[in-house]
Amino acid sequence: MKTKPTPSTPRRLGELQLSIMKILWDRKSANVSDVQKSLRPSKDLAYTTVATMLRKMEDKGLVTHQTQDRTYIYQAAVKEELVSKSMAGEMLDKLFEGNLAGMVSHLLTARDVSMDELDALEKLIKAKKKEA
Amino acid sequence: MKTKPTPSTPRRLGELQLSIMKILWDRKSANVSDVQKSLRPSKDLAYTTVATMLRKMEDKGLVTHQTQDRTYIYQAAVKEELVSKSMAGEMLDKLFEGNLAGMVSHLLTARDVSMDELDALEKLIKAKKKEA
DNA sequence: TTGACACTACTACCTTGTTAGTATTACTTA
DNA sequence: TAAGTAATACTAACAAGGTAGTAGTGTCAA
Repeated sequence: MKTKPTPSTPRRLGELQLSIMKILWDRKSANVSDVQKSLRPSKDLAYTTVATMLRKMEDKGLVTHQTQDRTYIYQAAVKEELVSKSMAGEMLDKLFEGNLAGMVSHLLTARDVSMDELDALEKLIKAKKKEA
Repeated sequence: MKTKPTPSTPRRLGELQLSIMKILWDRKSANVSDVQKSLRPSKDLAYTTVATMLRKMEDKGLVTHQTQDRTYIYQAAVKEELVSKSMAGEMLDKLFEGNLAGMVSHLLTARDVSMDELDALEKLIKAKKKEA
């Protein structure tokens, strides 16, 4: 018996699963071929691999499908915000004990950040402060 | 034959592995009992579970050990900065296409952030801008 | 010296993510 | 109508993380 899909908590997705979700978030809906093509050239996966992954993801409630001309049309079943938030938040908690500034500090020293991005960040902070 | 430990890229650590690394980063060195005790009460794992995990982590080059009185004394073999940076950076890339501001924006709306933290963040940004 | 204890070694098992082959079904076209 | 094609279903296998039991070995105290 298949346990009903759990739409609630998107536990950690694997790399491929995340890639697939991104594709579905982008294009609203896609069949297996679409997903497979979008996945290239980073990954050159067999058609059946993609199909299997999608079926497994449907079991977990990450995606749903409708049938059209006996082709499965898949769509994301969880919102991008939800996944991003929960994954990023989990990382923040687990890696930096919830210390956002600590995490940003790490990232600022670890990589090049454009002045534009710094500006954007600054604006964000200011807006948040005002709102508080 | 056991493939030589790869000290280089700390691929994604699991939850338990990260917890253990944190303990080792904190206390420089620890035997299995120390780690097991530090893990509680969040996790109440069997002694052998912790020992097994440590051995697996040594195989991967995450930790090393010395023998003292026939007890293994474990130490972290990768620096915290390295792991934090690579994990956080990977998340940033995979989840937000490297858009730091986007990620921070998500996190700011997703959770409560104290004024202190906002101040700290602001200072960080300012410092980074100056430095550029 | 013998028994309790502490510690490591080995092994096994489960879950989840990935990867993909084979089988089946159904539609299309020559 | 028969062959080819496209799509899904089923099954299998591997890696890694996690969990833990059992066996072996050495130490120390009574």
